Amino acid sequence: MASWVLHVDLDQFIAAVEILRRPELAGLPVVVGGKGDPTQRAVVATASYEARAHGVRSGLPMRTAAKRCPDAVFLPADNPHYEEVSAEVMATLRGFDGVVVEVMGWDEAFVGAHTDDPEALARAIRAAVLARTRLSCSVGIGDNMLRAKLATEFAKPGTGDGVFRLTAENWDEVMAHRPTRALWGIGAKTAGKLADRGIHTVAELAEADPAALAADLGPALGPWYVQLGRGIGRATVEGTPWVPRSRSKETTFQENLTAWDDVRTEVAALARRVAADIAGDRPAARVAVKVRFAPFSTYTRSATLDAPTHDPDVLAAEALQVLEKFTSRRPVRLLGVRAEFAKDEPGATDP
DNA sequence: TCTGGGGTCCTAGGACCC
DNA sequence: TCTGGGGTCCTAGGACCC
Repeated sequence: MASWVLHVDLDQFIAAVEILRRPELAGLPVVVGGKGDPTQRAVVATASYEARAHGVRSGLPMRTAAKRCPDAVFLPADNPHYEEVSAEVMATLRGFDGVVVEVMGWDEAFVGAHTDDPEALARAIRAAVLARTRLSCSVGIGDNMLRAKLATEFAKPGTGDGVFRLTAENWDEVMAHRPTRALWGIGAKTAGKLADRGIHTVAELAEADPAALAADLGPALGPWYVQLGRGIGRATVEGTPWVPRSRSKETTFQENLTAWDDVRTEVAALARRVAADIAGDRPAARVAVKVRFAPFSTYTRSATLDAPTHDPDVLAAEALQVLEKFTSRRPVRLLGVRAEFAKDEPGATDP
């Protein structure tokens, strides 16, 4: 039997979950984000398809969303609930015999499977997820994770019919003429840099010289972009649990902080929240503090601890020490504290 | 379009050491 | 005197993703 990668992506996940709780919202423009107050500093987490028709997308400021779609229903984000529903979806995927599931976020996962009929498996997954959670999803089928992920776009409502297959066989036909930005891993900045070098389409990227791009865009990234253009990517879905590298907490203040004493108080509080978060996890080896001054310039300062620790008092004190590296006293829009875990040293196992 | 929160990985420069 | 070359760690920033 052949080896396949399926990419499962819930349709308008957060909006769909909210509509399940409030069926009267079905068919209405629904916008979820922040505390659900479009006058506050926050951005859209998810918009229903009806709201998207008015130009409301994830990442858009809530205030702008309200201007574009004044009739939308604005709801607060309820992350704990989304996590619960997501866990239900992932459990459904793991319920399929012999598959490996790699979770990519609340609303998407890769499924590795051996089958001679990946479309049948995709349809079975859609049916099982719908039956258990009443949520609809789209499934991309690929011969590796990159192609499966990209295939999902062509399976989505409005574009496709729920399942789409993208492999080496139809890669050129489907992707060659598209802009490099369509690839998973190429954002606006990189697409711009590639365009500066005369590379606009996926086909042009596939034919680019890896060594030349290495010199221009970085020794690892340059050649990797060429691989993306060729549709090449990891083919094995990893089922092993993810080991986090860091944990962080950050807050954008509705009113900028102008008193440095308040900044210190908030940083210490954030550090304690991070400490609570990692309490049952590994100790923090580094602490980083992020400051966004008004209007929007963002800086990070960090330090390696003398010894890894869980201690909230130590973490708060270290975060305040790192905060001292900032000398500007301009008004502060956002503060963040991140704890980084020690890198696992390969081969550093006990004898 | 005045721009959240939580992450990951790569890059590059300087320090430091042999 | 004006000066190597490699390796690793630390740090800051950039880019991307969900």
